[in-house]
Amino acid sequence: MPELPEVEVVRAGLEPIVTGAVISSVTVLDERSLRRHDGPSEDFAHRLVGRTLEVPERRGKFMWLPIGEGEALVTHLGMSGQVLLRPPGVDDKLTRIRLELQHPVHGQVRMNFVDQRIFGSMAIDELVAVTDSGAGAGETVPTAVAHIARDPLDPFFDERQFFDRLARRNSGIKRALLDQGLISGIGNIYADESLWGARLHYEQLASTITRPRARALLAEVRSVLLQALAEGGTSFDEQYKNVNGNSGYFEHSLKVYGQQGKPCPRCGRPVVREQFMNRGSHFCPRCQRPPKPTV
DNA sequence: CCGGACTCCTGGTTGC
DNA sequence: TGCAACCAGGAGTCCG
Repeated sequence: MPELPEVEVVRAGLEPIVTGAVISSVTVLDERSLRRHDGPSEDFAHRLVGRTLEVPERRGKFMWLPIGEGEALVTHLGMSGQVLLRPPGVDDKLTRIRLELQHPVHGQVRMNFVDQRIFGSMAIDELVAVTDSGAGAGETVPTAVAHIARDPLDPFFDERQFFDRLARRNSGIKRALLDQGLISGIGNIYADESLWGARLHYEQLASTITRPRARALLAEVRSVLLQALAEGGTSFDEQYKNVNGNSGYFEHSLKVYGQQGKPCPRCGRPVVREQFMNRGSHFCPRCQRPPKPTV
């Protein structure tokens, strides 16, 4: 569910409230949310209590809060995860993990990790040095994030490498956009929105896209992500909220995602939804022509 | 290398 | 109103 804009809204919302806060207690209400933590819930809680949270960071859809000593609390929201900041004592339905924080300025704060489907997770992970060409001195990511490519809003995103890899990829462009090892942060919504913007069909072979069109696609990706970010993310049900429990507004700006049957905002043809990769793909059959079948 | 199938899950919504 | 089927913003792994 939450893609780059939603995760960034959460990260940015956490930053002023949790940075510098000390973890005073940890309650694991559902161990399944620790699936990616290497150890039992007691270990998770023990290692967090007393630690001070540093500035939250993000790459793609992964977010982490460094806790000193080369470690970080890594959070992935999966399909339905939320991180909610509440006054002490306030509960949220479907809370799986609860952290009580003590902040020097904000006082007591409760952080509820809420996740309906439990595809999301929290884990303590080690930070390792980033080794790609853009890496600045001392830049680190959790080991669980090391295989994730930089996202297109990262100032060190390597465009040339991205285009070169696209040119060599013999798979459909949507599959490529969803590959977090190639470009991170894009999920089903923003893939469909970006492809519509670039007038590309989701099955167009990545390697057949010319460099100028690939550039235009990347520009669309960035434009869509930035607009969504500015509008607080996409919320079409209760499954996405910012840290205060409020919804984003990008739902109203969606051109094709979830718009099947409605007119394409560009040409008026009804938007089509097809099954692809076990999920919906939305596109305009006139603006986004499918590739010619290879004989 | 590539694509498809399958896994992890719950609960709100839809339809009979 | 009841209840089952359906649906969902992710991602890892395995198999052919």
